[in-house]
Amino acid sequence: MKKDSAVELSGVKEIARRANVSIGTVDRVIHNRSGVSEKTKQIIQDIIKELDYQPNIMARRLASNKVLNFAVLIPAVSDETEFWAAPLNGIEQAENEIRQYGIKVEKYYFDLNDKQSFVNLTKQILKTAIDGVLLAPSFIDESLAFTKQCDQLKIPYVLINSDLPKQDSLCYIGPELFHSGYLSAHLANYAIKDNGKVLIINISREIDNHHHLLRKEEGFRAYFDDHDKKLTIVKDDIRQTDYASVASSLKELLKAHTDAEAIFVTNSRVVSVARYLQESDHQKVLLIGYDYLKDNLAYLKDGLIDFLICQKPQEQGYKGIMALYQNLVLKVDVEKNYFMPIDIITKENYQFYRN
Amino acid sequence: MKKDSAVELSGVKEIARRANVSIGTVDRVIHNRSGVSEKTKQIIQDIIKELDYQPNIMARRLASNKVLNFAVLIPAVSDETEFWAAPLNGIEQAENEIRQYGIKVEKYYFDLNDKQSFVNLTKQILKTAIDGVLLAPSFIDESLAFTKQCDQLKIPYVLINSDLPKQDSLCYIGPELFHSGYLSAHLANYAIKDNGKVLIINISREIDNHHHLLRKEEGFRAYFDDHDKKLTIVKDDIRQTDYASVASSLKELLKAHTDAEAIFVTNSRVVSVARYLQESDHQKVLLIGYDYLKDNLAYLKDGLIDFLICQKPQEQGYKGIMALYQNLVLKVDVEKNYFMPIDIITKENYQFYRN
DNA sequence: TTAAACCACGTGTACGTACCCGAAGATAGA
DNA sequence: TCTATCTTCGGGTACGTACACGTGGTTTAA
Repeated sequence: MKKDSAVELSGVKEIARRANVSIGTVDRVIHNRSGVSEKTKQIIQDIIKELDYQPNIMARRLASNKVLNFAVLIPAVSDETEFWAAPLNGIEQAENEIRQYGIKVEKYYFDLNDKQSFVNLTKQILKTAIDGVLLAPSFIDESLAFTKQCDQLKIPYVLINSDLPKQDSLCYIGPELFHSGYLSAHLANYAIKDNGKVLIINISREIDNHHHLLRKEEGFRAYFDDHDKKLTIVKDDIRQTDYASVASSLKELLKAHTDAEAIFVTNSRVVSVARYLQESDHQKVLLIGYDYLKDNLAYLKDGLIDFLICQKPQEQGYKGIMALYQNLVLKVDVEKNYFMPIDIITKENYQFYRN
Repeated sequence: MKKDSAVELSGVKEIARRANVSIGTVDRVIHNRSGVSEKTKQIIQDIIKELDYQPNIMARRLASNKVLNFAVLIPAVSDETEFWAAPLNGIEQAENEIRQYGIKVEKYYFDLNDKQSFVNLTKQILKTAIDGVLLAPSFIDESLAFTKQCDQLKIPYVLINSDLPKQDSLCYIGPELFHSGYLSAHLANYAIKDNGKVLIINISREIDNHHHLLRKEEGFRAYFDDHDKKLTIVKDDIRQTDYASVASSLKELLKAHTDAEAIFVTNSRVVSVARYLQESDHQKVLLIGYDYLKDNLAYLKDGLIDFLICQKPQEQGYKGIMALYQNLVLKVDVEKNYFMPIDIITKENYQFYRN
């Protein structure tokens, strides 16, 4: 029952004692509710500042029996969008950690092939009472419409994986694409002789987030420009993403460019290139691609893929939820732009990597 | 006052209701204190299992007014040991996060040049009442003596940065050295022609943790063995770490090996090598070293250092404290060995790196 | 002058758990 | 049979905060 008197006690009770008021009044000031005279309000606020009062979060969440509802709107995971399994994983991890604090996370998955599914889900979300949103804005215009409504309803939202320019989001968490391409070029450069040749391969359907791939390509090219490297860059777009189609495209491409020393694949479909190289028994080329996925790792291990660039997709989901939590529960400011590190994964370090 | 009846209520109260006992009795079972008959104990335990009861951590910490004391014993930060600023930073970050939960962290800094300072601090720590220890076991025998006493007192301890073999620690958090050397070799290899030459440089005083550097060197050499690479590896130990001494050693070394294509420096003192290369206007060599430190980054930016290997020192501190917290407060099992990822930092990605 | 309205503030209960005290009931010894 | 002791359990208070309600005092209107 006794508290060590040496313990510096803060808390509303101490504030109330010093201000000669009841804790009720202090409470009113803290939540600036009405019903307190300017004078006592000032006194209390001064004391709060002096004591540097930090409310006890646990007691607060215990007492206020409120539940905060977060909505998550991200692409569904499929064979074609395996990437999104990782952010989802991170989201669920965060969910488990903060469930204790009265946070509920409702997840909505849209079809990356179906804009309408996205729109429908945004409508559905807005019908429910939510306190925060985590959004992967794959469809730009539709996302803008959604975030606009969130702004009106004063619902904070966090964007992950791709940004929406000039939006009033709480923050953006995701990759900085240009530099990942730029870095890839640096790595590729070790294999490219002067006047050598490098291939850039985009393997994606129209629907995919094309802007992403373009930025990476820009970064890749910029490196060689900046370093006055003389070389030939050949770029190919492959629009059919099934393996058979990719293989036949590659066959032609590689026949035309037998002298290519390095290949840069702008996304995780580097796996198809690796597979083709292996099956066709192609001579060794430096191969760089994206993402820490199981299939990719297999080829990394085999030495067909030299470098995988990865930007912690799982942590993107984790940080996204945590940003909402920190803002809404802890009332802390969060970084406006949280760019994920650009990690280089090789045969030698992949086993220690954490998504 | 009313709870939504749809809310599934768990909690001791519900358990007590179902078991037809008071919450006091349930409480006794949960903390398996004495004073409960076998019969009711069984009943209550069954109900706990059935409901998958998870105690409310907030209420728990609120009610039990206990304070947990953690002791941290790490090297003091100095010009020579700038590295330790990062773990310390992570420790303080963790401290801030869990202060709310009644955790107090007391930090003790020993002098890496002075074994006795380490021993004295261990004695001092053992005099106070502590619940957990975070330890950087720089001095092996002295650390073993200390951990032995911790074992006897049933105080869990976490080791960071270097491991102590076969100790009953809660966990080890730190680098896996061999593979970081192995990875470095892979990177170096891009610059080394067949029958080429590479230099390994250890710059460290006797007192430094020599074992660390050795493991890295082993990994580095192993790569070339595994890949049947024909090359010459020249190794040099520089025992005087002031710049003037290093410079004069390097001068001789590089004069004798003008054909070296790559240099691998086994720790953060790569900065001295970079500086020497710059000042002596040496031809470009691939230079690989360790740690995300300000001086190193400057040379990375200038292109004198090509790769820095880094193993998230800040996160080591953070995770170390958190491991104690998770074990002692949340009563969760923690990974026995948490090896940090082996990160590759270049001119292109350093700005996005998070320690 | 008195009731109604309003302002400023105090009080009490609740959140879910920990822990202490004491009350029944059972058991044992005389 | 009566008391002493032990076992088993219920009840109460506390942790720090949120919030509903109540209370005393002042101002306003009839």
